[in-house]
Amino acid sequence: MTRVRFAPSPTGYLHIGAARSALFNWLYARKVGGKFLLRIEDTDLQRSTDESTRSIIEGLEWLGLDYDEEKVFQSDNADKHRAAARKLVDEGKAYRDFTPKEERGDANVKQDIADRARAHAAEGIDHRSNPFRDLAKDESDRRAAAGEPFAIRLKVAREGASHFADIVYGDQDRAYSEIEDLVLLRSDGHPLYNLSVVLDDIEMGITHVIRGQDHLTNTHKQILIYQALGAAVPQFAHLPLILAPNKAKLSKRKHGEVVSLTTYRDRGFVPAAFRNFLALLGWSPPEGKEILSKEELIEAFSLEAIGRANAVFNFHENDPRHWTDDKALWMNAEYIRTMPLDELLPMVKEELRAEKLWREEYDDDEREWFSNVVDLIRQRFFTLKDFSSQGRAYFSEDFDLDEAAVRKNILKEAKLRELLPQLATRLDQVEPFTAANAETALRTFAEETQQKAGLFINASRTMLTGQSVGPSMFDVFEIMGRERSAMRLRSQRPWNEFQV
RNA sequence: GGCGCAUUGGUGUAGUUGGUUAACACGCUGCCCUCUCAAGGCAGAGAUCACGGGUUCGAGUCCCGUAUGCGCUGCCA
Repeated sequence: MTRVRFAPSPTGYLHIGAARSALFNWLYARKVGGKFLLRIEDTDLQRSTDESTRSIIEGLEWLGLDYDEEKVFQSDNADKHRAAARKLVDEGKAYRDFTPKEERGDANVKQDIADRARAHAAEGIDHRSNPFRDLAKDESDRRAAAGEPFAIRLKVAREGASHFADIVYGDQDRAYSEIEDLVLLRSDGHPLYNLSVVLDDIEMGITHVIRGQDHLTNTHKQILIYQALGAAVPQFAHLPLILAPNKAKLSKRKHGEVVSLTTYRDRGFVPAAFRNFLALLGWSPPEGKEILSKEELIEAFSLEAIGRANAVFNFHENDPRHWTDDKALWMNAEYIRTMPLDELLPMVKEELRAEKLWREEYDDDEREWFSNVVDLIRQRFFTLKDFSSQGRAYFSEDFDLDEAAVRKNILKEAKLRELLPQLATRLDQVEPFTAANAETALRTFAEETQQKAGLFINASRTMLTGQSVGPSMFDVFEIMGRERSAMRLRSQRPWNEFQV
């Protein structure tokens, strides 16, 4: 039985890269009929928060990624991890290191490491040398018993090499000489990441580890731990990273909310659309068809079809029209205008509710009307937010008139101030009030007044919706209804609100 | 510094075991449609497949080197 897991650390929001890892794990599990498990890696107690755990779970739920079995909190297993480390010492596969802990500033760790390595190389120091590696067991036991603090390090073989075949990246080899004796347990008794993941993965019976490529080289160390523990080594599949437009690592600090999954929910993404978009980052469907439902994704998915080059997540944070990847936006628009209306309606309802535009009638007497409006206006919307912003005039009298639209379509022609109310009067007499009849009335009126129909059409659009763009005007008349249409045509707002 | 991984148009990707004009999607430009904007249809611009060497009758596809980027190198995860 295939068992995979998603193992995020709850230190902030759910990153889209992590979300994609979760997606791929989930797709693989569903594809092969295995289990998709969730483990919260909260060993870093200072940085882990319950709020973050909640947002991760919400994020998975939003994407439609259901997990099997009970979720595991890594911190619950700390005792087992400690015990395992001690056992390795007893077996001589690990040793106590009594070297005092070296404090590291969190700021430029990477730089420190590189500097240290350079210095060691210059001085000809073998970075693997450790005076405690070969300390006699009884001496080590004695010092430990005396209360001297120590860390536990894995004893890495001096000769040989580690090898594994990554499903995505292929054969991976690493000489043991490149691997330091890694710390398993901190001197304060805290188990470290590499030990914890391995132990938990063993306990959870994980058969395939699917995770970010940033763990590719760490995998050799983890395999060493599996071997020391005498456990079976799972299969590994590493995923290419998702990078920022400048090809730098996508980070919370530098890139802000675009990398947070919740942003997409809050800014009106349809879950299926974002899931679809995410699936296309690093993976491509064999048939070339890119719009794929959940079921189609599962059907088409395979680890072998995952690429090896990092993907760039293209966004322009200061451009409201392109605040996130263009393709993601397009995908969302595509879903909004083509998905079954029944599935879209509840999402629009939520959006209107949040913006206090929802009326219970839409679920009752005006259900059909509501459904028609949504179907009419969804054609040119990009996000669910558009229903309450650009679509506001359909649901409320309290909507803004776009100044540019008013100037272009109304104020430019002074005579409209007289003509629009006359047009309203014509519409009062249309029966039944359908798009076709409204059109006839408007065109007749245009002929009689010797104006172009377009003048009235565009002016009407702005009067009724506040905007210069939108659906076919006669459909708008019909959906707005006679009363509202006539009333808005008689409105003096353009002249009251803007200087002519 | 060491080690590892990657490198196909602006972005995401296809390119079977090397073999005609490098394919698709997003974006972009133009045209059609038209009451606007989208959508849709049509047409198009944009890649000497990072660069340099090889191997070969022939390389985006194989080999070597260089560059660039990313990752790891921590008593972080």
